[in-house]
Amino acid sequence: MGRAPCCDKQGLKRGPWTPEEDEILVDYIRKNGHGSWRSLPKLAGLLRCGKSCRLRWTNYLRPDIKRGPFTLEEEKTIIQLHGIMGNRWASIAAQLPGRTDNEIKNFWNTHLKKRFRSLGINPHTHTSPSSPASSPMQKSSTSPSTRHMTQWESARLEAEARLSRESYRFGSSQSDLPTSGKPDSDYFLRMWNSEVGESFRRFQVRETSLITCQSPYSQASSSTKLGLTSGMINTEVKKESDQHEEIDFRSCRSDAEDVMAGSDSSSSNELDDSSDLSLQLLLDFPSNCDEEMNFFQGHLGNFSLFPNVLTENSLNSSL
DNA sequence: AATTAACACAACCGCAACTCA
DNA sequence: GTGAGTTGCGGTTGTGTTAAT
Repeated sequence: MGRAPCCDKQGLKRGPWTPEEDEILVDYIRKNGHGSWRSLPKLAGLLRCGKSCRLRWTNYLRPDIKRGPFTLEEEKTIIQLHGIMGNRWASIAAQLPGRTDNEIKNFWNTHLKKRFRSLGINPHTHTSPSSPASSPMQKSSTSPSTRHMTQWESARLEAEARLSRESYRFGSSQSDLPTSGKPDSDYFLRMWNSEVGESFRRFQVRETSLITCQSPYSQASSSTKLGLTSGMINTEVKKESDQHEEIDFRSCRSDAEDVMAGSDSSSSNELDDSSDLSLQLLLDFPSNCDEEMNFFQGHLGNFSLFPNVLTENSLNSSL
């Protein structure tokens, strides 16, 4: 089949959109809907390709787009979902109303990725480069953060394998999945929007209310046990603690955090600082990981992330 | 004041998936 | 079932802005 010619091959305009072009596009879509993106530019009188129009509309002109900086809550959600789903920006964006995949991708690449690296964590795998431990020393020093991310990564791989396996088994007509039949029938997203996600949010509120009257660090750890609370905890900690408490809190931080503190001092404005702390809290995880992961199994209802049928062997065979 | 570097984000490209005749 | 056409997605690049020298 012949690939649709690029804009430049048709002598169409490229580069930044002018306010006039924006107005034409918005007016046209308001009156007629976008219909076929390919025919839209001609019908609207724009010298752009349909692809460019679609991108401009979905990433910038759409009326429901939320502008402004990401909130700590959104940031936390992005980190958590990225840990689960990887670079599935569209799926992540679907969980953040008003945010576009492009915006989230840019935010990840310019802010969060950098912060991961400064913490010595691989932003792709959410794991420390030193894991898996190859020596007793390394093994004993495996950080809670690493264990946390390893757990999440395992969970992600298992669910992906399961999704593939079940997609194969049921084809595209399974009643179990959303009727759209689109790849959005992602188990993780279903989980995120299910009782489990709800439980996450409930625990988050409760734990955050506790943290304001107890030791910040110990509370943060118990809170992040559920993989949550970074932004809210941080906000509360910031509010409640004076300079002295802040230092005490930081003295408990890991070596990786020290690297972060040292290497990123140039950008240590209030927001960045608090966000770094948020990230660390989010990544932190207590040593009894099995318990945390059991949390899932107890809250999944008729959806199980770790079905009994999915043993390590079946996982391997399904991949 | 001029230049350079770093940053943020809009826009483009190419591929894969999807739809439909 | 097949292939042309269309759409959506993720990676990458380009451009404007701000900060540093």
